[in-house]
Amino acid sequence: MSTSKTALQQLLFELAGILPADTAPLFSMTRMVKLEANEIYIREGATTRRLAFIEQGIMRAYAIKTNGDEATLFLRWEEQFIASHDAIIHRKPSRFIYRALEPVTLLEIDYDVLEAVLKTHPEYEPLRNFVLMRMLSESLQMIESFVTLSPEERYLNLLTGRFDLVNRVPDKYIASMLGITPVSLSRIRKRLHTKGKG
Amino acid sequence: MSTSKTALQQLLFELAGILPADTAPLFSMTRMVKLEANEIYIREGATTRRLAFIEQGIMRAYAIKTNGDEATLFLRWEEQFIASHDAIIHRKPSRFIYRALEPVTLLEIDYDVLEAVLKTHPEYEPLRNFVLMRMLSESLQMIESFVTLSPEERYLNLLTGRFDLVNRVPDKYIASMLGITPVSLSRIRKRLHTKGKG
DNA sequence: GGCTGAAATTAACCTTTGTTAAGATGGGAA
DNA sequence: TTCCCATCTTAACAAAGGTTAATTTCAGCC
Repeated sequence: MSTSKTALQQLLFELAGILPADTAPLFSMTRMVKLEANEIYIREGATTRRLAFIEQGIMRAYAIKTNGDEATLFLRWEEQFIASHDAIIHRKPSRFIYRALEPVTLLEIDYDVLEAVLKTHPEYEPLRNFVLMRMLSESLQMIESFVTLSPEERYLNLLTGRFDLVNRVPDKYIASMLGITPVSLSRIRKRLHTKGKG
Repeated sequence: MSTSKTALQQLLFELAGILPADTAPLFSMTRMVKLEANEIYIREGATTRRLAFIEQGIMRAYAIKTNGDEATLFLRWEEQFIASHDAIIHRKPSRFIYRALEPVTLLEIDYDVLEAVLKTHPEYEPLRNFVLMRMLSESLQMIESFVTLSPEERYLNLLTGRFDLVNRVPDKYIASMLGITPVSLSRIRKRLHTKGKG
């Protein structure tokens, strides 16, 4: 059995007291997806409503700016969820692109199928709430960091909180997630370096 | 009957086909709250889990930075929801302060009570999903604006999309929500003014 | 080992923002 | 009306970020 299933089954047990044996109706509708490094999972304009649990690897969600540059909205990695939120929440074509940064393994479910399952199995409902709340919490934390911290502080924040992530992801994606350019991030790193030594 | 109740009953009907007559179990647990301008709704450190629908007025959620300054996370107004998210999602004391910018009328429910109601009346569950998704959507949109737009563009965005709001809220709160200082916002306004005339 | 291309760094220059402090503005209270 | 106080504006300077382009680094590949 996949690691993801075990992790999610444990979550279901903790949230709703559902035993692994009783999760078949849900997991029979899921599907393992493997992506190569750099492969696109959801492309701009896609209307598919996908929700996925990341078993292995890092996913990147980004938008194309009016000038053509990419802007990374967020990165998600092992044990986190990723969802085509434009399509799921507003039923509109995705303005964002979801792409694997490394070889990625996902446990995927179609959101429409999930809704159908939840209709007949409302006991899984706590899982949906959990996912939504976790995404909301992470989003609010990002907003908080944008209004309370300088770019340099945001980078330090990442370094202390998610050192592993910073090491696995090219700086240019980290930079755009922090709302700055790669050049500026490079200067910040230099500044911190000399500060640390002086 | 309050405007909020009517609005929420209509929402429940649209989302779940629930008739206004069948909403008593939910609305009997709600309570109207009136706040004066500048009055605090939820203070820093509070553990109360509150969810409220704004009938009238504007609420501001803000954090106190390490240097003592305030940083506005977001503003919410008529027909929107506000929630003590630290307490609700993580059961921890609120790092944020929720305060009325104008005289405010809220329709409030304790989140623990709501959970109890949802246990016995799962037919209201779509309402919780709706609220969570709407908050998530708004949050992601803010993150998007931080990574794709400059402060000037973010301000223009607000002006075109929420002109009424910008007019009702002191500039300093708008500025901090945009991640900049009031001085900088003033300069942006000046710049736009001369651009518009030139 | 040497080549290649993407990523990161550095440099130079310009624009924007932060900071601090001094005016200007304007609404509400006495 | 006048005073008061918070808000907004302006100014001057320092610090930081954006842009462009050249250079360096380095992992992957021949």
